Amino acid sequence: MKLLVIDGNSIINRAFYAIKPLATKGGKFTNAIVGFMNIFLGALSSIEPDAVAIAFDVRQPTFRHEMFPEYKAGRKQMPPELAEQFPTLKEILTALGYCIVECPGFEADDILGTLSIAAKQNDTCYLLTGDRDSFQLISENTFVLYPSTKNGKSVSTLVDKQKIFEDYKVEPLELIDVKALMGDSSDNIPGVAGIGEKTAVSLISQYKNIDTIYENIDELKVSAGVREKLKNGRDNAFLSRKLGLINREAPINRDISGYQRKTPDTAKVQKLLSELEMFKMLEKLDLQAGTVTINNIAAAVIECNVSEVGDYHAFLKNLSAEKAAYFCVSVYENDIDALCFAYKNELIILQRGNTFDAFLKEFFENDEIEKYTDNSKAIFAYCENKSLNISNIVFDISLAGYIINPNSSDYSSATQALTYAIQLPNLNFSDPFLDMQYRKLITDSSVLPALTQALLEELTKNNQLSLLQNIEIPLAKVLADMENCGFSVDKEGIKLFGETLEKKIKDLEKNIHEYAGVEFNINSPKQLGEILFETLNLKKGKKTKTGYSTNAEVLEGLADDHPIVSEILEYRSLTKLKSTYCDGLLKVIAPDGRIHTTFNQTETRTGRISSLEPNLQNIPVRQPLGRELRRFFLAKDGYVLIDADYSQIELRVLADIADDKTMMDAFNNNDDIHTITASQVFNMPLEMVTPLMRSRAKAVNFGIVYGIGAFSLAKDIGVARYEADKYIKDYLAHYSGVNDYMQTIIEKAKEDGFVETVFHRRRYLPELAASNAIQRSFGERVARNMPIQGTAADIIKIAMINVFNRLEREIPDAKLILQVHDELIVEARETDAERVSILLKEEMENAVKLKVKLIADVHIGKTWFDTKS
DNA sequence: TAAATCACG
DNA sequence: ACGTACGTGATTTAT
Repeated sequence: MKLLVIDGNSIINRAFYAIKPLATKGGKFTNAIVGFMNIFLGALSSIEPDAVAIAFDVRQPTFRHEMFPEYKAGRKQMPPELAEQFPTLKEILTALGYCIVECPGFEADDILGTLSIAAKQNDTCYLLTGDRDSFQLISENTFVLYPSTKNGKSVSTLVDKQKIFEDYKVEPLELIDVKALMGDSSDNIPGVAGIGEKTAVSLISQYKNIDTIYENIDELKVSAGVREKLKNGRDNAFLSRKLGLINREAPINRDISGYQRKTPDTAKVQKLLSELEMFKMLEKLDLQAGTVTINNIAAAVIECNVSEVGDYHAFLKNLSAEKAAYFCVSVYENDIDALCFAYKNELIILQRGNTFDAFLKEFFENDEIEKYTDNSKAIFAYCENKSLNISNIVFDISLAGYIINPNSSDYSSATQALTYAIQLPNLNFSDPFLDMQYRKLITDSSVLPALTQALLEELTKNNQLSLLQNIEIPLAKVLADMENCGFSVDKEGIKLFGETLEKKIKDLEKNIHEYAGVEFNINSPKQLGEILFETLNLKKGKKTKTGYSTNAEVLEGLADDHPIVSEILEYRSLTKLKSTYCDGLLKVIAPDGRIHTTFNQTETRTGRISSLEPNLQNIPVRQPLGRELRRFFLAKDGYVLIDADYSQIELRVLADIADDKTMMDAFNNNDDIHTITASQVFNMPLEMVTPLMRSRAKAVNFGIVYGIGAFSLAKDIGVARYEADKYIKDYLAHYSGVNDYMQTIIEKAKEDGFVETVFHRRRYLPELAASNAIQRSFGERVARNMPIQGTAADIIKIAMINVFNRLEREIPDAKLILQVHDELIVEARETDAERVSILLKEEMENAVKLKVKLIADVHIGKTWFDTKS
């Protein structure tokens, strides 16, 4: 039999330090597990063992305590980021059916030693370990598989007796005596003082062991110095040999056949690995999903053709009787291709045919059927396009998953099914209808009912059902419509602007190269850093991982030192405008002359939406030149843009959440919050507040929302750190409600493990339990910020839904086209502009009832630029 | 694919 | 003694 014995501690250690920190979005570290599994799987495929034992030290990995950062003699304490990965790894290995071997009082290498002896003559024993000490165990039928990294890939070398002799000129067992002489500082083995590897190897290759050496100490052919050292180190030598000898008598099962692999618990492996977001590993393991295969779900395909009209009517009747339908859609180019119902343990696929659209209309518009589905935004988009009045979508898998934990990255049915240990179907290609294009559809639909149930349970438990059904699902419809509408742009204008930029960029490029004396790529921070800090010898600022930092902040500090610097800054800002905005936007203008962004509803940790391809939420506005771009975002002929933005929504939310009387009064009196803050912090009457004081107070207000530190505030507003610190202290002294909030929210977050918004949107904060102080303080800032940013996000979502619904009823020609976190843009007929303004303001200000009033400022303009001045 | 940079709220 | 404000997405160069 072939036996593979693994030194679990050694391999996981190697993996941990070889792979840069990897963690799930929830903050669980996985790098050691990933690395271990890769090395392990590599060994399995090269050795193909009949039995596998994975040995671990029983010495419990100890967690470093804040108060006692001391370390155990000789061996560094294990960092908690590694320690926390042990239990999960063992669970995974056990679930995979492999034997974990642990033995109190013995270390993993003792188990390797014992099992290497247990291997009989006909057996072969492979030891997978990164510990060179194990070479002493090598024999005719024992080999060491020694992993190392080559070009970032892990490769293992098989070390045998021959190799040991080539490298050390001694027998494997004699390595112990070599080490007894030379010692090993990493293992706290003293050895003989003054004897190094060379001398030790030559002595042992001649005399075989230290017994012979010391028996014949006076006759040895060695220099007087070495003889003297040997004599002095006699006790240490024998002690070292004892220490270096790997025990081979651990009381464990020595019957190799007892280590054969057991039947794996695939469901458990799937659950564990998917919780760790190790999807690639899951694929690699190619787990045969157990019992549920598509073959025992009675699947049927109904092609919607004229001749079968009767069929779909009958089917609809069944759905109506159930009052519920579980279905997924396959979307191709904004059109629904097919749909698949999970109906009474059957999967029923409807393909496009003559009466497909008619079926969809009847199905979607049937308000008696509760619709449980996924990807509702796409369904809403389809209905919008076909002018269908869809009703009663009550569940969306992705949105539900996002609400349950916004720290994830993948809300697909398949991934979530793994999380909830719901069996995925084992698709069989021999089935004629299991086309590639339906694989996902079938998989998603088959887990839909069970997954819905699991998610609903969780949502109900967390009091989050309303967030899903009253905010996210209705919002999906709004977003679908906004994406569909798009934003009209002046293509020629952007082109022209880009050409102007291009000319200026060329000029700047020439100047910069002249100043530098060489042509180089200004866009390369590496080359630029060399020019600035080596060729031109400018003061070096911060460093980055890879070299000098050349960001705007550093460059601004150097602007007075060399004329090249301001040219570079301008070059940077112009190339940004040219490539990201001019070129970038031109690429995505649709044939209808409009830009249709995609809103991602399940991306941010706080509940905000994000915008991509293109991102319309970061169109320049702060710099005058960049702001010009907004002239090219305009309303179509006869229409205008109505832009409304919340005034200080995050601070108002903070005032409400923190129940801070002073701040609420300021808002309710319509005072300028930054001026008020300045007068509070600087302790002077309102009319004495200077613009500088106001701007500093404004920075403090912002900082507070982000979970501020004195250092960063000082850097931001350019004052000494102690001064910034005083501002913060004075701020919190005056806004005592805010002060209390900042304290209590963290206590609560530590207790609950999460923070939440007013509308029960959660964010879990594993960082708060991190041993690393940097990570932990990050967690604390997030705990302070998320309820504020998230509640503001919830509020504007509610406003969007209400604005959308009212516009649809009252001014159907006016369309909501963009959201930028605290700002909504509507495109409406010029003649409707005033009514839209009033409607927008009303719905935004009354979206929710807080203890402070909400204010939205509205501007009307032909272009986006015009609404901003 | 990661890192650096910079655009926005 | 650490490293330094929350949340995003696009582009570029370098590995």
